[in-house]
Amino acid sequence: MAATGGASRPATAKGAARREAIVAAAARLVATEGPDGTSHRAVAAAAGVPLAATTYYFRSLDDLLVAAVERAADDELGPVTELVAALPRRRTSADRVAGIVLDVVLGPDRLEDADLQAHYERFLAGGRHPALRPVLRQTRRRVDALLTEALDRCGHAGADTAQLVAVLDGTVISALVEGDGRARVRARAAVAALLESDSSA
Amino acid sequence: MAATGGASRPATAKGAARREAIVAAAARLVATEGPDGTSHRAVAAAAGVPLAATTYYFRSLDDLLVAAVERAADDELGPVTELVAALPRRRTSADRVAGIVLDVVLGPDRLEDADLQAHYERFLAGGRHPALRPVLRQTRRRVDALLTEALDRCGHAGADTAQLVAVLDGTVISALVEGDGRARVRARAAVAALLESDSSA
DNA sequence: CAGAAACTGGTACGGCCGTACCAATCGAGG
DNA sequence: CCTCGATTGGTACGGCCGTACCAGTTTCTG
Repeated sequence: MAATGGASRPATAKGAARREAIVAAAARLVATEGPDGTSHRAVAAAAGVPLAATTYYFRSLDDLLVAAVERAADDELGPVTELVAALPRRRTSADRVAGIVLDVVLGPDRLEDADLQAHYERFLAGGRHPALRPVLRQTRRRVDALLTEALDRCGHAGADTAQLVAVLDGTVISALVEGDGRARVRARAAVAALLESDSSA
Repeated sequence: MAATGGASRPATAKGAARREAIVAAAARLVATEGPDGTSHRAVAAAAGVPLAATTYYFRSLDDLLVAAVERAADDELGPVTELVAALPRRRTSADRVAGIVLDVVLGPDRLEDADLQAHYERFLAGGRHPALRPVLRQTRRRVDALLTEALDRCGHAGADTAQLVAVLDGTVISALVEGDGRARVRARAAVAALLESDSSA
């Protein structure tokens, strides 16, 4: 067994690469299909490895899921970090800032309702898979820090990021029920409205 | 077959009672376990009927799920309607109003994180089960109307109910990730804060 | 009192699931 | 080279799932 002590860390370069491929495929699945669609067999098929490889490198599906969510967060936060770092330091209109807030919290590429659906299923999954909670919490904090930095650069320092994120999340979830594909648009409007009412206060 | 034309309406009193029992059990399951935990077998066991009864009265699991979500909404909105109707018509402090908002939107009895988890899984389920969307939309609208009425009675007429609900939903979802059982408390604080900033504007 | 329709309940099929098992293969250290 | 641990991949088990089937029973109707 490669797994000394119970975990499953690869001991060879090839093994590491394979584990890598599995995690990457799982992260892709989590991001597109949600955690419920992320099964051993689905991951194995997506990664192009036999079923047994997924149980060889991860003690359980929960372990695999944790690695996948961790990876999905990294995959998404990398570009966002660059995006924030590239933000010019100048006062920006509420409407434009709203777009930036969406890019930071949701990622710039999550445009379709289906993508947003998977995004929020991931959060809710914390309830059924407690092992996911630490990484979800951590991700939340990283996003919050990024958002604070972004708002600071746009001349909105001191904004209540928790409230901003809450309005965004809540609006998306309501919009997903409508099912008209306008979730992101609605969320942007809601964030812009909140930003404007804040700056007028 | 009882189902003339394809649907499955009972033709006898006993049949109606049985269908009733199934819907009631399914609604209970949806409210406590979430839609994913609501299977034919789980419902049959909870209702104390054989498995086949669930497929006899409902063409598919989706049909059963729709009936269950509809029923769950009715079960919850009834008490809330009475609660709102009993609200005295007088200006009320933001903090107290926040508690009322939570009672209306979440229901007065959904106190534990697990209950809230199931509540939001129900909304997200609309994405995977499009048949649920109409009833979810309808429920959303009923809650919004109730909330408008409640706020009016408390001297907060004209409040942005959509924004209020969004902050509430978003806060609960973030809090569920924390997993410390304080979701409802946090949401109440967030709603109170928003109400206060609104009235000061 | 038939006969038909509604209902009952046990059973089964095919599918996907997580996980376990194990013989075969590979690759580096002796 | 040879050995041994790492890795591979095919297979299987038991479980839950949605759904279908059907012989038997009840209940309504003419």
